[in-house]
Amino acid sequence: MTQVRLRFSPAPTGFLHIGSVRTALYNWLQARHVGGTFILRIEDTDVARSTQESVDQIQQVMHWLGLEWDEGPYLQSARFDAYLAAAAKLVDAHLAYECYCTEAEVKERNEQAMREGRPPGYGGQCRDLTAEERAARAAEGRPVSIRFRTPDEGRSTFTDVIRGEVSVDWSTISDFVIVRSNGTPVFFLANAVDDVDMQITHVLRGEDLIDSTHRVLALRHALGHDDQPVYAHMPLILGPGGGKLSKRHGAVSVEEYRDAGYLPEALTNYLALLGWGPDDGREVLTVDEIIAEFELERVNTSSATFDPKKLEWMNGEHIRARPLPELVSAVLPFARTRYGARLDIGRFERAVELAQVRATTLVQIADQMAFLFTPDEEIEIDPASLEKATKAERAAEILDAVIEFVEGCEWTAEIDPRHAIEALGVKPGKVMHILYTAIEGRGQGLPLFDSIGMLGRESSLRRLRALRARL
RNA sequence: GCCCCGUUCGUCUAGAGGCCCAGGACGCCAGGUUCUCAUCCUGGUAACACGGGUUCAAAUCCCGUACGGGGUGCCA
Repeated sequence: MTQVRLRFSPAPTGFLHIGSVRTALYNWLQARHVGGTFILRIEDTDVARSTQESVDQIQQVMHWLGLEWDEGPYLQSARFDAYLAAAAKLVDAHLAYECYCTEAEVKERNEQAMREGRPPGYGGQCRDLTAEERAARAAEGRPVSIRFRTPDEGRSTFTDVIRGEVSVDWSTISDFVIVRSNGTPVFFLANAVDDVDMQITHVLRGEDLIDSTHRVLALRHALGHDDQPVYAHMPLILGPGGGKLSKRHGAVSVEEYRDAGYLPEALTNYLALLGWGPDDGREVLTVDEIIAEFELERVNTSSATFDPKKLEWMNGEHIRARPLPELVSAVLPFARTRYGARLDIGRFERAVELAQVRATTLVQIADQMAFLFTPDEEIEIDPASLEKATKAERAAEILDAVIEFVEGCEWTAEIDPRHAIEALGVKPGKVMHILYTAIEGRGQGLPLFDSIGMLGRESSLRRLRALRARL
């Protein structure tokens, strides 16, 4: 039995899109599920658009998500010789040819064809040039690219694990460029050569590449390799409302989710469920559970709409599932940037514990504890909460009673002032928002009794009196 | 335009001819628990795109139409 080898092969031309991450994830899952090898291959054949920054970013994001690779990163830009040698071999065998048409000419012809209602595509102008004709064009100073000659008839067919048999008429696929006039190889060529050289056994990628597979396979065949890797084209991820997932739907890069307080395991869990699910219907899963249950054959055929709401819910589930110490370390960076030197670790850990059951993002957790690290005189009271508190019936009376209680009570971790309120004949539940406003600056937040306990008697009294003074 | 792929609640999905007048989850709505908010619990809402076949029987198979997505690049 041959070793299973998969690769994730992004083009480093920008941030890593959510859709690309899902592709990386599925490749990684399949590799881990069967004990295969996961390879990272950077497809930077388009030198003009590729950036080192993007190469670095891809790796950072994959580390953060836990998608560790076993080989690579291999850079295609370091293997141009291999691709160009393959191209030369194809030209020698008359399976590819030198093309002297300029980009502008090709573009113009395509537009012309569209206007006349004919299908666009390269017309084969340079297919059968004689040596003299080639020399003449070269003498004119025309640029030279290399085109692969596709069959004029017949059908191209391959089997897709997810979709079954996929086929297309060769007549609809015109000759395509495999080496640009600037001498750099194109995706189809590099992809075909590398998948052979790196002994890739399974190709998992987005449905948008389904048509290109015919071309890659034809190249592979022309280069003398009739064996094929297993292909699986996964459904695309759409934005809310259909169409491409884009900025206006919220974040589309992993960094944005990381910075918004999402846990990597929540993101991978949610993304794994977009197009796949275990057969028992469970949804909140650990990575190990997903690896154990992942089946390529169970991947869906239809595209899925990205739902930020469900992701947020799932993030909350994973926040609750994390052991407290691990949640604490995840929230810490967010708290540091917010509270800096004022951060008190003891209070911080307790606050995270109190917030764990009620938050859906790490940012929420960090924000909810703001009142603990803000000096009494700098507490900003939320306007809406203040208005509600000041308009509440008997607010002054209630605050006076609570102040008196806090002044004299025995101090413990949880200070419960409800008796003082009940003594006035008032139901505590209805007026607690007044106390939350005084202590935390908002009508709701971390549990009040613990909050007062953490703040201490003096600080709590200053805050209660400050609000009393504003009534 | 042409080619490819797809189509079950608003969204993610279960469903591989009878178990389905379609199940779960998110969201939403209504109750309950609770010191607030949230969590949590209970209940409710809501779908087989359409039209033809095949079959004793179709969400499930076939054909067509509509709709959606992708491709048609010297991007990947």
